[in-house]
Amino acid sequence: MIIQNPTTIKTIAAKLGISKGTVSKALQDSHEISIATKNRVLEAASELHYKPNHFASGLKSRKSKAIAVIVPEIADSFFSLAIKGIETITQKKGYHINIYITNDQISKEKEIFKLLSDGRVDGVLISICRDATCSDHIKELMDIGIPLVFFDRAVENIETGRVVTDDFTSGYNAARHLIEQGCKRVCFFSISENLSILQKRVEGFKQALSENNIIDACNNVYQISTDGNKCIETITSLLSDPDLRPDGIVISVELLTIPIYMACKALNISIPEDLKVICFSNLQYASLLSPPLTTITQPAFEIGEQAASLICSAITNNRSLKNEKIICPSRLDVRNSSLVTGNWA
Amino acid sequence: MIIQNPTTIKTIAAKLGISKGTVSKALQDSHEISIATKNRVLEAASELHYKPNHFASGLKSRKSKAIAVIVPEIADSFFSLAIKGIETITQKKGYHINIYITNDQISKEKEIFKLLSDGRVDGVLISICRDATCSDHIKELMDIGIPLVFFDRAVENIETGRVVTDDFTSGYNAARHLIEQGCKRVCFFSISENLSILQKRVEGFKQALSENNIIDACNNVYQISTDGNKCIETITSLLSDPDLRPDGIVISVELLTIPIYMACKALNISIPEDLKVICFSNLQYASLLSPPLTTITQPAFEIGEQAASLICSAITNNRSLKNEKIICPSRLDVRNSSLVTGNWA
DNA sequence: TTTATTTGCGAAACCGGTTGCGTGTTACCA
DNA sequence: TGGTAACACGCAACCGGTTTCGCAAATAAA
Repeated sequence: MIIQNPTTIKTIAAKLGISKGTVSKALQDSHEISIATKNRVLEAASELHYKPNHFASGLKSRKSKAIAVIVPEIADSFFSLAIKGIETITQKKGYHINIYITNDQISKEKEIFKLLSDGRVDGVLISICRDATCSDHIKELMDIGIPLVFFDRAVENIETGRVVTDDFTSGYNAARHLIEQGCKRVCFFSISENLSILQKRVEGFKQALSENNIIDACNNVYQISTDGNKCIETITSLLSDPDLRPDGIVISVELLTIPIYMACKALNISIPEDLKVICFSNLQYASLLSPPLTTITQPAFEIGEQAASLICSAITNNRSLKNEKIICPSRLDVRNSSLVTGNWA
Repeated sequence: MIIQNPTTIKTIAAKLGISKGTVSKALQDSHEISIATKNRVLEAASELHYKPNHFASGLKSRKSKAIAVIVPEIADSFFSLAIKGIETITQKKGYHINIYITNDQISKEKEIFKLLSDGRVDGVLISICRDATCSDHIKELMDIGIPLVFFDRAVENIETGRVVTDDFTSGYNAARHLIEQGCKRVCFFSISENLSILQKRVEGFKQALSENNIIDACNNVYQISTDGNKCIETITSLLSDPDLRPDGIVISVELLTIPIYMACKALNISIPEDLKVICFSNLQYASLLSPPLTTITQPAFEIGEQAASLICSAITNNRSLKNEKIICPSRLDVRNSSLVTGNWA
């Protein structure tokens, strides 16, 4: 094993008896170098397996050709698809992506931002964490000139690019669909009061309810803990209390699907006869579940692509991101979990 | 917006009236700097929001504190979980991870390796792509001194670290389970003849068959295209041909699950009565499918953790990776898709 | 007091590629 | 043939930390 690749621009210069600068310019196809010299340099470079040093070029150019992608979770069909969308674009444009996972913890999100201030990345794509109570760390990084684009989970009061879905409309459509299926007591299961996208979904949800004169005195929006045991407990108690028990649920995030299906099975509540369910989800397997799950399907891949395109053009063209808001509409995929007739295969 | 963070080591030196070198040493807590000076430097640094420049330090140290993670796919429960495992370790040890997706294309894999030769990463974790016919690009990168660890999909004849599951045993157990459930004609659905881990699963599978005197004259290992339409076609024709049609299938990879369930539904083949199915899969939703899917569950998260630990110690301790092979055993999760009685909820 | 030793810091080279400027050569035109 | 411009390349500073070396002052030992 060779310990290091020792071929530098100096090696080539020495071999050809020319100067460092000439080699550098030749490699950049500069007009001030003759074709003959360029060819000699190119040949020597390939012969010596020359690879430009990332640190040396970055030191001058202040560009890393890397983008940070910060997500709360990666073992999730929305985020993994979004990352895939991001990658297709960044790969084409010659950018590398650094992945950071916050596990929905603001403390970790802050640590990550500290790491990013050393010029390691040229831009940031982020879906913020659930308990994001403050966003100073985000502003600080933007203040030192690093462009940032939110995708899906965004901070409202930071002026920069954002790529989201039509959350209000989706929440509205979800609720309306359940009402159309005859639900009388519709609930919304959420995981955070802080995330603006969830607030908007709730607003749409409430709009649909009020349009249909469903004005339930008691609150019908529930914040469910995502901690394994607590989650099941809360759901179980909600579904088993005859006074609270809904006949339709809009689930705001995919990760609540499993506990709800499990709780229903345990409580002998059958979907959709006793309870109709619709979920914001990108699960490929939705149609194979028992019963097949009605979903609000976000265009995760496209959201990733759009966000990546935005950040790339901000970096290369110095494009301003203020007022850049891209909305990729979601799709309602009706399946058996929300239908009146329980006839599925 | 401040255009750039202009605070360098020189800024601090100028402010305090000392030299660059002294500041640098003070920041590293060098023994040759007095405590008084260190404190002054530290204070000035925090006051000026000093952040060491990644390129400058990397240029000297030749370390990027970054690791490349190369996977064929990311919207897949095994790989996303493995990445999550990797991230937990690298985050603790202060490493960044760069994600690259090959989409199972050797051409893209090669391009990625070209990009990595500029010193951008200190090490590589890779699960190779399906049609990996040659591995020269991998050897070349290792030759310039970059350590590499395979996880899950490995190249057999490259001597370096690898973290895999007990593929032979898992294949054996999967087949034996189906035989115990009364299957007479058991098939193995694979996606590649090149991947050694799949070869081993097939070997285990065949071993179980021969131990039970199931020696089928015609070949019972099928290579299924993963191209959407072709995939369904192949599966449909296999399942509808009375001479070929199996009563038990071992599915080697998760992504074949959906087409097989779909094909069965379309052909009115009921699982498990007509066909018992077991799949190598990390799907969280396996128990919610209709019918619940029996899986060989790989410890994806742990595989990621182990691979990350290995590469980190190779980088920091210069630990040799030859003969480093870690095997994380898989688990058989029996559910209704492979059971004799079809009584599921 | 003299000689060693330690302590604290500055000067400068270095990592590897980039770039502005200057210079020598050739070519072209008057 | 003299003057000018285009051409091709070398030189050296620069990016921002790191590190070696050397020196002076302070302290310790003799």
